[in-house]
Amino acid sequence: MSEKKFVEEITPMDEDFARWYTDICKKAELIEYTSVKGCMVLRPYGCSIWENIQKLLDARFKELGHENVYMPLFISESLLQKEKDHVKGFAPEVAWITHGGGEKLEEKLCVRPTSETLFCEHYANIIHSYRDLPKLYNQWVSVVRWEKTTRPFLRTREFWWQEGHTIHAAAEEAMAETEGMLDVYAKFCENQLAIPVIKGRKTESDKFAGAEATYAIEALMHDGKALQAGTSHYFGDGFAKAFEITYTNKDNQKAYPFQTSWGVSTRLIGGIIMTHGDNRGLVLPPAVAPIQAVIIPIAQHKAGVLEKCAELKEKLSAFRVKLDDSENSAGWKFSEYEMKGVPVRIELGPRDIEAGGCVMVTRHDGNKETVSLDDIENALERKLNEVRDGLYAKALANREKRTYACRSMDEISDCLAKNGDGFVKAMWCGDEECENKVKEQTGVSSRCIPKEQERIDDVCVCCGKKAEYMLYWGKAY
RNA sequence: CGGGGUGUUGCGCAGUUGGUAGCGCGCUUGGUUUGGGACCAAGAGGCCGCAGGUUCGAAUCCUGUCACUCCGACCA
Repeated sequence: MSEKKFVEEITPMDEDFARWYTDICKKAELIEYTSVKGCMVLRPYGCSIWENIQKLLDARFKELGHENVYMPLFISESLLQKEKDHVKGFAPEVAWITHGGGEKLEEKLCVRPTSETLFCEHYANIIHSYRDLPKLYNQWVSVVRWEKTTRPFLRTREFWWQEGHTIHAAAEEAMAETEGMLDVYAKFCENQLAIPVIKGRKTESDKFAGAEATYAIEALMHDGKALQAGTSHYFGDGFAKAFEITYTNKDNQKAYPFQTSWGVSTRLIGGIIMTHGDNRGLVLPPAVAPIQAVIIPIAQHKAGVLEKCAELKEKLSAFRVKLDDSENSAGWKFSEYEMKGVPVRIELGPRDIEAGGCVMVTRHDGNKETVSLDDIENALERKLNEVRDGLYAKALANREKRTYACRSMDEISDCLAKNGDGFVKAMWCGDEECENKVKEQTGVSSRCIPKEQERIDDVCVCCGKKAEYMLYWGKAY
């Protein structure tokens, strides 16, 4: 009984992981392609996952004092160019508007690839006194980056995200914001999405264009490749100086404020797919699943079955529950909702009604349990928690199995060749040249300098000089 | 951006030496079914990715172009 038998449309993941991934995106009705490269339609099921992510994060941001705003879609060329590192980083992948209403524009406009410049322009206008600080802003929008290679969710030319932009009087306060928001992301990934992440700082060569420091959370996918799941940047007062954002401090002196920005995107959905999915399809963490439990009537035309199912649905109104009373066979429905990753399936037929119970099946492990209808709410709550914990444990086990500590370049290459892709923990001297050499010779690039450091060795894995940091390395999406 | 592969009905595909398009699934209608993708019957659905060209005639040959996909390079 191979799994393939159940869902013939999905390529098995060990046969071709990339194809498995796109199969899931299409078959689970998350997205559809359009006639413009790299631009996808987020279909209702995929959109609903994103909305659930938004709801949870937005509430958390607001608890922490952030306010939402909307910045424009366009940035004038001169504004984009004000901070030189920033423009250097983004110019190559920017889409330009050259015409409007059939006439050539005097100054071309870029479609925002990120909105630091827009926030800076605005902050310069509204911040005058230390009393105006801090400003804790966020926006939920889409941005455009003209990528050459595109993949649904992981790298699209237009993608949806949130970008938080904050501005503070004190450097320490801005740094605390940067680290605090990274923590918000990490907890969200682990607790709600059941994706274990590594928190760390990016190396100099890998940090955000214009940032003083970039922090990121890195997750390991089922195939052993790393996915950057969220970032948080500390800008110091660099942007403030470039954009002339100044205020008068308590001592009646002109001062430059300190800034941060942080974001997560629809890429998180790609992370969910590649962390939890299996050969039967998608597996969704309950916190963001559009349907947390699906009720499937058995022999639904027999007297009383549909009525009992509707009653059950009513009883479970605290959860996102769907009753599928379509004419498809029960077996078809089982496969359909497995493919769509619904965490819990509830079967209810004449036999169950007679016994006063129903059958609950958890998607991630296929476990079946007969549950009394009297206690159904608690049972579902318990099951959903089980799914979250089970998913997290499975993902963590995969990451641990695929994390290797290495002391030499040869050991890295051998280890990856023998065990497959994964995270490599290795020491580094801090020199960019060594970072590049490791990538050239072993194929893994630096992912981050983890907050929790370990001493694998005393010397750099590349040059043999004194080691400064332990780095996580990996092949990245 | 370089190299390989693919575009034919909603999906998966076939289509020979150029002669005007077919199969399976799905869809619609009616009936029987329903504890792991049910069955019977009758239907509907296609400018063959797009634009040129060759030809009496092009899904098929030629040129260009767009999209998807894989491998690199680039990149949050």
